[in-house]
Amino acid sequence: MNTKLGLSVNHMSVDCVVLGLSDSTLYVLLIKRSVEENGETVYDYKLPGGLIYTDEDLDSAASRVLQELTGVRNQSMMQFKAFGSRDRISQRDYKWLRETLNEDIHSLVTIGYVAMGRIGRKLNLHNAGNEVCWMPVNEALKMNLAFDHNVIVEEALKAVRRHAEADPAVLFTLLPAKFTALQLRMLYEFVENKEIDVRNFKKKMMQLAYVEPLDEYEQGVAHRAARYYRFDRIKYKKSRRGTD
Amino acid sequence: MNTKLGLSVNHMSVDCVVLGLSDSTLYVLLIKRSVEENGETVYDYKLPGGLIYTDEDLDSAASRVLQELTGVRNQSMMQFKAFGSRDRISQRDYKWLRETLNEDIHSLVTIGYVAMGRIGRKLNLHNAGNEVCWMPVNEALKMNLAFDHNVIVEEALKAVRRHAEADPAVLFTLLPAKFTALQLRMLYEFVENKEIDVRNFKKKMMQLAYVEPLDEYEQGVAHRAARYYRFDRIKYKKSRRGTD
DNA sequence: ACAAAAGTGTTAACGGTACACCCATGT
DNA sequence: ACATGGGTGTACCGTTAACACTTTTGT
Repeated sequence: MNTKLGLSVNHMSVDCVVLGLSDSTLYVLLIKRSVEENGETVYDYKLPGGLIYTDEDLDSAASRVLQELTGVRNQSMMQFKAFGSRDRISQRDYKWLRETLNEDIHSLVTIGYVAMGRIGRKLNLHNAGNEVCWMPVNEALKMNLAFDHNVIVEEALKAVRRHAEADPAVLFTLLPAKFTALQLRMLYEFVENKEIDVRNFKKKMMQLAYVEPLDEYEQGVAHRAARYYRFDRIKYKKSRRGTD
Repeated sequence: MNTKLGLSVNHMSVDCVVLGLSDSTLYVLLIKRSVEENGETVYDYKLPGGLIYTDEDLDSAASRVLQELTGVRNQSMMQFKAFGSRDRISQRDYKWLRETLNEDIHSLVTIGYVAMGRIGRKLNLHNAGNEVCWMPVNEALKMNLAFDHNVIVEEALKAVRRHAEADPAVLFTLLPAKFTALQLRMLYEFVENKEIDVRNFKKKMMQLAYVEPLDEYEQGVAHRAARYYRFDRIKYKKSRRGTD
């Protein structure tokens, strides 16, 4: 065990990648950040994240931070990766940390958490002068997000893909309680990153006992109304005894 | 962003789960730890791990720690999960930390790394009074390892299983350069956690261009000699263009 | 000769994929 | 009537799973 004392103290944070689906595009929850630079105020975006307290569970820290920043409560989240490259903090980020925390941070390791949300839910859209917003994931990845948050979002998507293959239940947490076959298919297309044939998809979906067709249909749409389905969590769990 | 200053400083460590295969059982690299308790010296085992320096890459820290403790160099490792439950440190662990580091540690978040090794390689079997040894994973999991290292080993195994499904190359790093069909099958049986039919396995293996039969056979065995195969990394990479 | 493990093919079931037309509804 | 998206079945193919006997070698 190395004993260079004092060298091993780090600041740690959690960052939350909250995903939501709307109109078959995937959104991520971001916070607008303002930074003074060369006398001008410029804006960019960051993931909701914050420092971890000493003696705080990682998982609790993630829920707490998300709730403080966005108002989202009781969101179940999954830890997916730690990020600790030395170059993950730019000059702009250092400056922002100093101003926000009144403290000099030398090193900041962050633990990434990912969550699936429903876009409909209420958010505290303004928090401590910061603006909380949903942004399509594709757009977000084209911008320069704060810190290494581009990398974090990309890794989060990979983690969701991996995880959804093994345990599709996570996907249903993105959907409203009643959803159409189209919505579900779009989700699967995103996860598998390819187009899925409508009929084959229907066939597979129908043999999943836990996707239950309802006797309700869309209303007021300019075409044949689509049927609604619901996710039966009980049947899902039964169908997975002995997995893992 | 929460601003309770000073609360957010944590100690951070890495722990390395190094796996090795021998005689078709899987081993894990452990360090014997001695603790004074009620006037007696008792022993238990821990994973090779150590504190991370400020400003050190997580990945570099993992390699450094492993090398310092076991002499294993240039081992490629994969980060798989962070562990930060409050109860991961027992009284015995607190005491051991104090004695080993001459420092009071209140909270210690660790980042888990997993690596596949070959059991044959040389180890510094004695390091700073600690004994380094290979222990069958099953045995290790039956003991009470230090900290939450039982959990960490279990999660490492899960990570390897997940990862090997997507990218079987990791499995070959466990095997010697020349291996028999039996050895490879045992590995797959471990990963898939079930028995695999010999003939079906052979068939599948033969259609993997990157598993190359050699014209060498076992010698001096008390039965028909098994053929050796080798893993062709070049062909493997070719076969995976466009994956991920 | 016998014990121990290696090596080797065929068949049946299943799951995945490809593919095209009619239906319901609002404008 | 027309535009828009919803809903449905069949045939082929490749993959997986089940299954048993002969060969080689050392003792």
